[in-house]
Amino acid sequence: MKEFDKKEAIFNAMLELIVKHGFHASPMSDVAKHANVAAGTIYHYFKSKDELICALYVRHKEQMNEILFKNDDPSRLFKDRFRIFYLLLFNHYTKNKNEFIFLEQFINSPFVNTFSRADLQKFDQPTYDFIRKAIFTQVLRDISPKILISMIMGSAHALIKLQLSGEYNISLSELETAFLVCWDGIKRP
Amino acid sequence: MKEFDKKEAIFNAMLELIVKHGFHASPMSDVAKHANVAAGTIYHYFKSKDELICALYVRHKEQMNEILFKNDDPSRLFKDRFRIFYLLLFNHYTKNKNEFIFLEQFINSPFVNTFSRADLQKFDQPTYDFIRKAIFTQVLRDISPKILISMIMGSAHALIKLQLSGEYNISLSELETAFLVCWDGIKRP
Amino acid sequence: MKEFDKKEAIFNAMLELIVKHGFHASPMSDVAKHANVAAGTIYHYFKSKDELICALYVRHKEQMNEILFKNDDPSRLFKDRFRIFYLLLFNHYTKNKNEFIFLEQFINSPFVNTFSRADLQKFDQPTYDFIRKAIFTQVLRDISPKILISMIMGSAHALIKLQLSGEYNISLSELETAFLVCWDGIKRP
Amino acid sequence: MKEFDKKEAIFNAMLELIVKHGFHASPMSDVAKHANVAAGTIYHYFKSKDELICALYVRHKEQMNEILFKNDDPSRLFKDRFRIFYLLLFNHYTKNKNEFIFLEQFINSPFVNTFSRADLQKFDQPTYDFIRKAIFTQVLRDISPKILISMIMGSAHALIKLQLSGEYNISLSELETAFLVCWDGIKRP
DNA sequence: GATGAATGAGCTTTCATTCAT
DNA sequence: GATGAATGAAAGCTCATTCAT
Repeated sequence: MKEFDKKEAIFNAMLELIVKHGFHASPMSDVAKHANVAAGTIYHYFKSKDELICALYVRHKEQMNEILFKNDDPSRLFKDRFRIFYLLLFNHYTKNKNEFIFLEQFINSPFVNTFSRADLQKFDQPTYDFIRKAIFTQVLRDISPKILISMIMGSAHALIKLQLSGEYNISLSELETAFLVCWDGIKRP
Repeated sequence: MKEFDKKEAIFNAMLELIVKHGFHASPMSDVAKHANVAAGTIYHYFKSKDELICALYVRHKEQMNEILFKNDDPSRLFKDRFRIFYLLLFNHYTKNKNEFIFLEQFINSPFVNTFSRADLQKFDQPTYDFIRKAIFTQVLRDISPKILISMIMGSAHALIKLQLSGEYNISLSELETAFLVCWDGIKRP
Repeated sequence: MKEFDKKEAIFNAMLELIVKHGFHASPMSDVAKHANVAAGTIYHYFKSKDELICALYVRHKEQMNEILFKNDDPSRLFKDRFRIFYLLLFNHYTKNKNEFIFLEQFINSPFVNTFSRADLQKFDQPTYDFIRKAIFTQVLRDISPKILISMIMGSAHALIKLQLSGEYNISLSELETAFLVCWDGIKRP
Repeated sequence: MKEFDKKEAIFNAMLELIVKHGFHASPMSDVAKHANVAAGTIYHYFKSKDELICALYVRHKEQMNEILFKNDDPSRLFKDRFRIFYLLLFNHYTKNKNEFIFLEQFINSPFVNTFSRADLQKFDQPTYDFIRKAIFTQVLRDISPKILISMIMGSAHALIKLQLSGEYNISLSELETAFLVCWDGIKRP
C-alpha cells in the first residue's frame, strides 16, 4: 500500500466520523480503525488530531476552488457564469453531503481560529476575484465584495443545508428560481 | 443566592465557555468554576452536559422569537415590517456575539440531532408564519416558504458573521443596501 | 478516608515504584493501584506526574532537615555535633533505603532542573549554615563551605550507597573510622 | 561511511540526548536523527535501547580506566600518583560534562541492575587494586578498600558536580586544598 | 439544596521495535 | 548493510458524573 493510499484513507475516515459524530466524538482510534491503519500511523502523516482536521479543511477548500473555477469561461456573459457557479456549488454539496457538513461544522467551530485571517482569505481568493470584477464592470451592485460574497454564499449554503436536511426536496425549477432570487438581489438595478 | 440565579449563572458560564473553546473543550468543572457553583450543583438543574447545552439552545431561540416579533405590527406594510425584522436580527446578534457564535456552532454540530425535526421547526414557527403569509398575499415570490426563509436567514447570518469576524465593518448605509439586496431578491417581481 | 491519607498513599506508592523501576517505568496507573486510589484522583493532588515527583523530593528534603537538625545542640563541641549529624545521616538512609535511592535518582536526573538553583539551595540551607559557622569559628578548614559540604555529603552518600548495595557490610567501628576519615580531612589542620 | 563511524555516531547521539533529556525522554527516533542514520540501523549495532545504553556505560568505563591509569608510574611516591589520579579525574569530567552526567544518571538508575555485581566490580578493578596496594603497604588507613574507594570517589564526584553545576567555580588552589582534604582523611595517621 | 472529592472509562499521543524493500 | 513506514501496546491525562457529607 502506497503512502498516498494511507493518507487518503485517513482523510476519508476522519471526514466520515466527524460528520457522523462531531469532532469530539471521533477518537483517533476509530479513525485508525476506519482507515485500516494503526493508530500510530496517523501521526506519521499528521502531527496531531487538530492538524489532521485542519489539513482536511485545506484539502476541501482547494478541491472546491478547482471544481468551481476550472471550467469558468471569462468570455461568457457574467450572469451565465454565475449561474453555473451557483449550480456547481449546489450540485457538488448535495452530492457530497459529508464534505458540506464537515465544512459547516469546521468554520463554525473554534478550529477556524487555527488559521490567520489572511490564510482564510487566501482560500476564498478565487471567489473574491470572481465577484469583485463583476462589481467593477458594473454588472453587480456597487457594494463591498465582502458583503456581496457573504450574502451569496450564506444563502446558497442555507439552501444546500435545507436540501440535505431532508426536510424539503428542492426541484430543478425551484433551484432556478432560487438562483433568480439571488441574482435579482445582487445585480446592479 | 436564589435558584434562578444559579441556573442563569450556569447558562451564562456555559455559553461563554463554548464560544471561547467549543463544546469539547468546555468541561463541566470549568462551567462550575465560572458560574461560582459546585460541579454537582449543575446536575440539580440539568440531567447532563448535553441537556444543558440543548436547554441553552431552547432558551436562546425563545428569547430571539420574543425579540423579533414582540413589536411586529401586522397592520403595517410588509416591506417595512420585514426591514425591521432584518435590522433587529442584525442588531441583536452583532451586539450579542456570544449568542450568535453559540447558535451557529450548535446548529452545525451533531447536537441538533438531539431534537426531532418537528421540535426544531417549532422554534422557527413565528418566522415561518411571518414569511408564509407574505407569500400568500403575493408580496413575496411564489416559492416554498422554506426555501425563502433559508435564503433570507442564510444571507442575514452570513452578514452578521462578516461583521463579527472583524474582517469588515458594515456601515449603516451598507446595511440598508444589504437589506435591499435581500428584498429585491425575495419580493414578487 | 481523609485527604491526608490519600495524598500520603500516593506519595508512598510513587516512591516505592520509582525506586523499584525508575521514573519512566512507573506509570501513573500503577501508582494509583498501589495507592488504592483511582488514576484520576492523583490529579486532584498533583497537576502532573512531574509535579508529583518534584513534590516527593521537596517532602523528603524537608523531612531530612527536620531529622538532622531538630536535636542539634549548638552549645556542644562541633566535632561531636558533626559526628551526630554524620551518624544520623548514615542511619536514616540505611534504614530508609527507598528514600535514599529516590533522592539519588532524582538529583542525578533532568528532573532537578525543574527547580531553580535558588530553590535547591534553600533545601540545603540548614546544612550550609551548620558548616559555614564551623569554618568561621576556625574549627574547619578555611575553604569555601560549598566545597566542603560537597565533599562531606559526597563521601557520606557514597558510604551509604556501599552499605545499601549489599556489596559490603559496614560495621559500627568501620563507620566510626569512616567518620574520622571525613573529620581528619575537613578539620582545620 | 564506515560501520565504525555509524556506531560512534549513535553512541554520541544517545549520550547527548540522555544528558539533555534523560533516558525516558530520549526516543530512538531522535537518536537516529541526531546520528544521521535510519532508526532501523541502530538495531544492527544494538539489540535494544537498553543494550545501547549499557554499551555506552561500558565504553565510558573502559575509556576512563585508560585515562586514569595509562601513565601511572608505580615507582613514584603514592601520594603523588594519587594526586595525579585525583586531578585527572577532576579534569576529565569537568572538560567532558556529558560523560559525567550520563555516568551519574546511569549508576543511580535501575539500569545498573542490568549488570551483575561482579560485572560492575570488574570495571572498577584498576582503581580497587590501586587503593588496595596502598593500604597493604601501609600508606593508607587500615580500612576496607571498598569503604575508602567509596569515600574518595564520592567526594571527588561531588566536587566535580559542584563545578559542573556552575554554582561555584573551583580555583586551582582550591582544587589542591580539596585534594588535601581527601588525602588527610585517607592517609594512615 | 449544595458541595467537591473521587471515580474510571476513554481520550490523544508516544515510541521501541520490525520488516519489506 | 541500510532504510523509514508501519505497528500497537501503553503511557499521561481529562472530564462527565456520582454520592457521602
